[in-house]
Amino acid sequence: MPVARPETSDARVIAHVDMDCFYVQVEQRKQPELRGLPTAVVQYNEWQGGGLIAVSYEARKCGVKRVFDGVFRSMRGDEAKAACPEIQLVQVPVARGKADLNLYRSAGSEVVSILAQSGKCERASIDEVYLDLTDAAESMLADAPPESLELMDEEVLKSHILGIRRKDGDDFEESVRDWICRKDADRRDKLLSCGIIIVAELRKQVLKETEFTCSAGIAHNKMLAKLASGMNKPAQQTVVPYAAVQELLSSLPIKKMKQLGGKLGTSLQTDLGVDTVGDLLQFSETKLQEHYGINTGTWLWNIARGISGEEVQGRLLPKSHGSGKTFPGPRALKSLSNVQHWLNQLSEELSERLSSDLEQNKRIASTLTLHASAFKSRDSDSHKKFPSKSCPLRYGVTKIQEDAFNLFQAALREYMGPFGSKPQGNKQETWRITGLSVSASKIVDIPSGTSSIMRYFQSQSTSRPADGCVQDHVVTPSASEGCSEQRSTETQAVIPEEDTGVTYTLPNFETPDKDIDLVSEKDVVSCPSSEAADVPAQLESNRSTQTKRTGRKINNPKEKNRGMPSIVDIFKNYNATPPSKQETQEDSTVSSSTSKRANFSNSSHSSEVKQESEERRQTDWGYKIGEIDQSVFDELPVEIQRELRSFLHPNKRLNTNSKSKGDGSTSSIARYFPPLNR
DNA sequence: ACGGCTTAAACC
DNA sequence: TGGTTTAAG
Repeated sequence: MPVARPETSDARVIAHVDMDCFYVQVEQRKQPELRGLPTAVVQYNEWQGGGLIAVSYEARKCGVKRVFDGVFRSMRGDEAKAACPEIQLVQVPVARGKADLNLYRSAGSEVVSILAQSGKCERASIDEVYLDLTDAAESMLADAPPESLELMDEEVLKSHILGIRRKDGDDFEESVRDWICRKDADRRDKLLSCGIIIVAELRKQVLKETEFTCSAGIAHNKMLAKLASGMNKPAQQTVVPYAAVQELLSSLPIKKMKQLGGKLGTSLQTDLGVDTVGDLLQFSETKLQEHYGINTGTWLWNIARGISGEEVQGRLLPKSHGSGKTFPGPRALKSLSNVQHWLNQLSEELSERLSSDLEQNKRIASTLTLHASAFKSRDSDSHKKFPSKSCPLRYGVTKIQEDAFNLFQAALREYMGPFGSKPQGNKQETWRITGLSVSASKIVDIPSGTSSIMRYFQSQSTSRPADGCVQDHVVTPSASEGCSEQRSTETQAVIPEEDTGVTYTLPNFETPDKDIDLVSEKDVVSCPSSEAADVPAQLESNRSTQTKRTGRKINNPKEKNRGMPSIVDIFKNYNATPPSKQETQEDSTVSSSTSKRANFSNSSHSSEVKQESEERRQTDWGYKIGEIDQSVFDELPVEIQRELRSFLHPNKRLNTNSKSKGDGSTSSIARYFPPLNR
């Protein structure tokens, strides 16, 4: 799984910043009276006080923990109360019947936008960030080296430096100061010293602007920085000088290393008798490769020596969005309509997050994926995997809901096998759904200056289904009556939280004729607004009962799974085009890319910095208009067709003028762009 | 048949 | 590719 990468050139300065019990801090900021009290965040309070997902350090002192007996089990709220009667339990917000993490996501974004200022920044998780501070450290070393410092910040002096030994009589901060100011230090150590100062400053800034404390690790690579950030928590920072690496790793339990906390780490223990990272040193690179393959073998050999060339990726935004829920034990879903109800909820949340992403970050997702977990109750092979399915993503809540449900049904048929749709004589369905999730991936930036394109997608996500557009073809009338799928978001769910034994008088998918109904009469031929692929058609392509499609988009029935080309594909290509060295681009392209920069920098409400976009090359799309399938263009509103054309052929831009060059962000076309929301 | 819910990434 | 698997917070 891990991949070995050669150690990069010179000594880098890498920091890993980790928020302290983040969810708790977010809740304490919202409710300041909770500050300083033992606090935990729980979700699903109804059963045994809910499961703990974050625990404050005060509560940890009372013995409230996430892990229990070394086994992977979290404490329940009730157990936490027992261990620490004073503990304050805060519930995770709930929306649409599921946990809603948006509060924590946006709090995480606040932190990222602060940390991204000083160097290359990678959002590693909702509450963790890697920073490459090499440039900043080198600058500091050149301009204002630590040895010249008169005053040293308190936060700097509280740093932990691995491997320094304090002389007798000295206090700790004194030895830290000495180490940082050491004149005869290694260049690597001097760079780390600069890193210490920079990170201390950043952490102070984070605290000031967000009220959140964090811990940090500073080292020469990501692996060591990550290791260090966890060594002194909360609200402290730890440095790993080069000279301290060996000793640190020699006694470190192998499972503490990132990537080795799972099966690979267990295999190292049981198969090779390796308990500490130091134990790994005895194995030759080839020996490790024999056991774990070329890549993993080399990777293991390297990390045993503290070598890791993994770079900090300049990525401030998530690469995918997902919304999921589990239905454990008796709550497993038994009916199609109940599944549809939950898919509708999940799709709603996903769509909402996609809209925010579009608005705040000008990004479009292009793939929708459905995951589910299931078991079969009566059948013997009850542990077959429920397959995942994906399709091109169409913007708009109801479209996502439809597509998700269709993906589910396709997967279900595969899961159940050929007899799935007609259980002989058995009225009871044999499947149970224990988990559902929908996710959106392959997210690409919208190219600069295409404000009308953005508005197009925005309108797609808000437009209601038109009359001529068959939206509800999937469920038979009686089914939609009985199930609680909501087309109007305000309608409250009819389906109870738990799938109690209540039987719905719904035609199930096992009913043969209805089943055919489910898939035959759909299709988007009459839906002009959808420029993305006819997803359901693709999914049905392996059905024997498949009926003829009439949409002109399906040109070649033979090519069964060839997705429709869509505008997102073009964006994808644009985003993937490698930088070109040529500087021969036309002025209009240059102007468009500068306009992009202006565009993003003044989108004040966006907390994320578009770092990647800044670095994107100023070249064209590497796409000729003739290479784009004509149908892509035909699907689009004519205004967008024109705008795209002007992108692909900047020279032939009809309305190129000084004005659009100057204010940049809106193309001339966008100005008389009509409302798309019919 | 799981702590729930998310994200990332490698592999085939 | 898409789909599966592993890992982590």
